[in-house]
Amino acid sequence: MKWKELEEEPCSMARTIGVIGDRWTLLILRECFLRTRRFEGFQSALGITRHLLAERLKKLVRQGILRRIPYQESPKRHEYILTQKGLDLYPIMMAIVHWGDTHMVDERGRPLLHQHRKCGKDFDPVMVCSECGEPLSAKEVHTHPGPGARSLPEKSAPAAASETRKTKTRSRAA
Amino acid sequence: MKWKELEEEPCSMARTIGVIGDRWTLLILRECFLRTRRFEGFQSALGITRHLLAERLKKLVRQGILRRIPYQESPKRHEYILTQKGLDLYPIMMAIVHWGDTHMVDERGRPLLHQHRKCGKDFDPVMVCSECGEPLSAKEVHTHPGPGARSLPEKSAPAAASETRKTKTRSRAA
DNA sequence: ATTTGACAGTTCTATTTTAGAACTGTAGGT
DNA sequence: ACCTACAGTTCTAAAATAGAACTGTCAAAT
Repeated sequence: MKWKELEEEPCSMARTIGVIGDRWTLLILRECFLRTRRFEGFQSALGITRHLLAERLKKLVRQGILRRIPYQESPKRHEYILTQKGLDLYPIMMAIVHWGDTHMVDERGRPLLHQHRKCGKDFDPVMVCSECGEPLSAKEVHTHPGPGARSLPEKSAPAAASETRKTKTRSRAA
Repeated sequence: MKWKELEEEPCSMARTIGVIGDRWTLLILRECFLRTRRFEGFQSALGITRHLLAERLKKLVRQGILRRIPYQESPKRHEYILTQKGLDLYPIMMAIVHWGDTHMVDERGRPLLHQHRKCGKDFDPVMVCSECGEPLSAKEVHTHPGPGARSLPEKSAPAAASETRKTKTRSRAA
């Protein structure tokens, strides 16, 4: 499976990964959410090679996640700002940060805190069900094919470890 | 910046990306959440090369995201199941899937639907504030240094495109 | 008794990506 | 005239990934 094929898979996750699923892209987006907008800003904050940075920015622009807008003429200079599509990545970023805060911090604690302007408090992001508002966990979710499915078998979210099963887990195209 | 350095950055996002921030790892985890547990299952579902699959599974086990447990003796066989740390990745997975559902589906609609067992309905995941319960958006969040920070400057989440600023966005170590 | 197939890897080479550094080109300041 | 800021582009070397074949155990089939 190549990068291009990923974006054509009948799976929203595969498609999304095809767009943002590499190390640098995610870090570039982190910078975007931290208000970095310019080439040099990204480069010096991340230590990414200029070559890759240029390529990733182009890709993000192509994907409609960033917009490249001029901020001065002669020499022409642009900044990269998040589109709505890009801003919609926020829950992904927050989910990633929150997992890291929970499982990857050292003794010193969290590097960053997040304050919710509306209520004024430092918070954690919580993922809830759009229908009933209850927090979600993997075990309470049942996955089933939607209209865009391509012969995907019905499966449930995993439970805790069970003993030996003879189940054959083999199905979707290679 | 190499993979190893990533995990030592004073940023929960960088650390998390160091663990799960590559194409295949994320797809392997998708399979885990879809109940795949065995080597052949992952391999045939994803089309990943066996070499990489073996390596990624080892890494996930080392990181405590999967546990490798025997399901038969002679020949010794193991399955890979999500630990609690792994199950906690669920919000990340859901956030990724939801963004894809919103921005990457074709005419046919979503490949997969998610049903919440508690309320019985197909739902979307929504990220809310742990303190006030309101849905979160990037603009309403203010980021500031926590105890584990290392000279990270204070920054806010980005607003919509503004006009030319002379701001220098240059700060964190390269 | 020998062959075949399931399973879970490992090993090899070829290709693709990424790292690292230097170079291009406009323009402002000194 | 020279230096710096900025936003890239162009190289070569190193690392990661793809693709295919190989190893080894055991059960079932012939």
